[in-house]
Amino acid sequence: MLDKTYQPAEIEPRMTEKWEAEGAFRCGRPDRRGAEPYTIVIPPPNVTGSLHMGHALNNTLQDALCRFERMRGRDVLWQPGTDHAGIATQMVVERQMAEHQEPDRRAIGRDKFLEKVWSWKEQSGGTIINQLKRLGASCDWSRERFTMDEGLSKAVVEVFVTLHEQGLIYKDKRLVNWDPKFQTAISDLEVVQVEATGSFKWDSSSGEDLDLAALNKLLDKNPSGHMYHFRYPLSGDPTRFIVVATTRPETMLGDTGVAVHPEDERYADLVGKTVRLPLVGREIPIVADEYSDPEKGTGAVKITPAHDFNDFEVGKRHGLERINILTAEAALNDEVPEAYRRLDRFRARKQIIGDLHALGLLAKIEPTTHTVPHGDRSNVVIEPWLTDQWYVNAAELAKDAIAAVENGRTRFVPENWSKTYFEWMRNIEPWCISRQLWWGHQIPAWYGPDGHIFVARSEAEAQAQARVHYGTSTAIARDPDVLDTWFSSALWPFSTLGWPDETPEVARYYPTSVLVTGFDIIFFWVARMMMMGLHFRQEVPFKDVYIHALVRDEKGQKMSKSKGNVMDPLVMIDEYGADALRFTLAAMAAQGRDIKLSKQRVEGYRNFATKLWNAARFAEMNECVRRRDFDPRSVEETLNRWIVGETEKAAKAVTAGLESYRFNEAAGAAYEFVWGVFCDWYVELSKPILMGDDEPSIAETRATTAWVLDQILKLLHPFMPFITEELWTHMVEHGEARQNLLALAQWPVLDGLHDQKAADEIGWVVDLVSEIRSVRSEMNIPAGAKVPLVIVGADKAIRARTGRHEETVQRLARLDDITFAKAAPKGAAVIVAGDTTAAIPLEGLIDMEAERKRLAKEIAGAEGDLSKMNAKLDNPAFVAKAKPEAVEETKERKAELEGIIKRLSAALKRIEQ
RNA sequence: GGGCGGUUAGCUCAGCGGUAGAGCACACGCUUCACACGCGUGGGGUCGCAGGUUCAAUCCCUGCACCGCCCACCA
Repeated sequence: MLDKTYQPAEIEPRMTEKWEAEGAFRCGRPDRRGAEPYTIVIPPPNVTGSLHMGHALNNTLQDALCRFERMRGRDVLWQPGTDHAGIATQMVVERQMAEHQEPDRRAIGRDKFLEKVWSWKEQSGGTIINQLKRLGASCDWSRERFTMDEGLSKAVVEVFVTLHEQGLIYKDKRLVNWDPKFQTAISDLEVVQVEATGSFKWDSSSGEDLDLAALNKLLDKNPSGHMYHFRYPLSGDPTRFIVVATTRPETMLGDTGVAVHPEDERYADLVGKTVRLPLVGREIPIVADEYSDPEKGTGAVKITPAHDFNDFEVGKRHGLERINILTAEAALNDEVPEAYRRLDRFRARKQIIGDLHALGLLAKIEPTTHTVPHGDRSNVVIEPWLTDQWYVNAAELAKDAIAAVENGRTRFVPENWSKTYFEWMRNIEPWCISRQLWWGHQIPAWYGPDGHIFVARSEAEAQAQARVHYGTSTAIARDPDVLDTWFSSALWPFSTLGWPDETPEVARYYPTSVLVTGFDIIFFWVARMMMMGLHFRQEVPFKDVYIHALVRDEKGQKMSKSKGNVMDPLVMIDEYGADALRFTLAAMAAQGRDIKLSKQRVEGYRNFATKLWNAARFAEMNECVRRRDFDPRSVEETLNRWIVGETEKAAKAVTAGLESYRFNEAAGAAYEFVWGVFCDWYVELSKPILMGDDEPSIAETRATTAWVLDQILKLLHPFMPFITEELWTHMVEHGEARQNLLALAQWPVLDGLHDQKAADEIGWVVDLVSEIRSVRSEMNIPAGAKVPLVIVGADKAIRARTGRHEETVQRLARLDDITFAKAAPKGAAVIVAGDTTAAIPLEGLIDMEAERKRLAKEIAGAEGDLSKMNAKLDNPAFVAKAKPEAVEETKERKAELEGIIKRLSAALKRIEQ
């Protein structure tokens, strides 16, 4: 016997255990041996992570697909695992060490530090996996992988070495985005632009004093947001100046040139001359370069080739010196005059402004709005810094990856995301893959004493290479750097399957069926998997890429830990159950829009779960036991013929929704069927039969109810796995508890169950009952009062139909009697439902004035609609050009409205007489 | 500067060529034998603005306004 209420907290862990015990989610189960595989690789969450709403959405959708396909008989592999998340993890552990007042990583050394990270990973790395299980994720947990597993690390080395051999990975000295907090290079994608606006204004020509103290105070809060104009004196004529503008004063110490536009007449005579760089004393040339924009600033631009991406290029064109003036911590180094050495960049900024002002070389300060690059993890200002790093020739690898989407081998859903993908891929820059971190895959490169590089699959191999190269065995040292986390993530679709070994899993489950992810990692991850998958497997990593919305907070902001606006899915699960949360996310996952999640919505779907639970209780209480030989095609009761047809419709809608990644439509169709059709009507309409004495009808209705509930449980299972699995075991068959799992049951494939006659007849009952209820409510007939009903002017067919559903209509509309008459009695409320006119003759009980108004309003409404129909039909162009179905529909609607108006008008006339 | 998306009921959002929908909220009435996490009924929208295409436009096209996001640039 089912409990009175549904208790998710009690049921969920039991179901998880049950699935686990049965190995329900294992791929390659014996019963699926000949089946077509269906593969999804999970976007591996960071080991440091805990489940946030984005994960909840992402995994709910993947799980819905996996459960759906599993029930459709596919051999499903949902490959789980976690990502080592280089910077993020190293940051967490370092922060923890600091909190415990332990010595920092440099103090304890690389090996000790890595030991600590590993032990931290062992301890808390499983958190998110357990949270995914709580969500109900049907991953093949026996195959869990970690990006730094031995096997996956082997794949990383293999890919690195191969790409290096092919010339697609190389080492280069160029400007990189340098993160002074973590003291590592980062890729372009890890840089976020943050807008800065200043407020300080000063102009030397105004004659006012510069309030340096005020400026410095401002700069302490926000060092950016101002444009400074400096006077650089011309060599040989210190009374003449060229004025340059900059938002980063401290970089002037590294200036090695000034550029003006070749056609800028203001400066034409200065090109080829030099200026004496203030504070430094260096003679630097004035060059003509198109990069300089006469419209911007003063038209003359200072060139700092070692600290600005554009200046780097200008410098290259004119052979300007590159002077690196910064340390790894972004303090000034020994290349600058003594006074500035060791100063932090922002302190140096203030210092230089002051010093230039003292020399009378500061012309102007104006507030400006500009963007400043920040590290996405560190949140500190990024410095362009000249270093040696490893790069991937992404442009080369992108060729096949672009083609694969162009020719549809991989398809984005919704389709327009392919534009975003193309846009980035067609303008791709070399990918900087080395990181000056410790946690990650150490680069398999070794250096000889003269700096010669040996890239190899192992140290022994590198040594062998060195021996050949030097002719004698020579000491080599490994590159201390590790690879960008996304390098290993890029291999995830095949590295998790055992590659580089040619395992049976690679052969069977690659390429994967679909990748489900958010648009924020199209560049980071999707693009790179495409490149690597195609290069190493000559096959796309996934056929579809389903891009879902981002879950935002109620203000529409991206939820993030740093913003502190996260809504914890686990709290929601505790409060409302995993099924309710999942259903909410699926129901809101319409394509192409962000999801603003509200608690109320989750509560609403929790109520839905309860509704389902109680429908099952109803079935149980009425002994609705499924018959093994039950064939929905053979039911005879009109009501049952109707509901099996409706079930087919619902099954088709849910199936179509899931097949096309329209999760909201699938969930919505299931919801409407369960609540709006099955509970609201079928259950109510079945009560007279179940409580009657027609044994064959009772038996058929019980069996039908049980069958429909079975279909409902199946249709809802992808969204609400826990409650449906639990109820499934309660749906007995032949008095025996069910043995098989719903998770492995067969998805409903229904056809040929629609019966138009049954649909019309039940539709009539529903209309009639609804109309009576409406009139009762509007006429303020007490809800408890039973009233008689008179069917007016009924023909044979209506009489027969009424006879067949008399009891039902009486019960649902709270009637005590149904009779027939030629005309409506006096003082009655009149109802029109389809072709049927009925009256509630309660003279005295109802207010005839109110009834007159009600009828008048209904007539007016119908006449409004009718005139629209007439206008259409009177338009010759409509009749001539519109689709015949549209014309036909309009005519039918017109006739229907005319009938309603006629009968309502007759009723109104009687009152007015 | 380039690109993408949004503007529909009080709120959050579906719909996207032919009678405007849901959930929540609101109002009224209900111990109707599964369910008050419920049942019944109802109010509430000139579908951002202006043009155009079409027999017909919330839906397609163009322009505009505002909002959001992505990319690039920023002396």
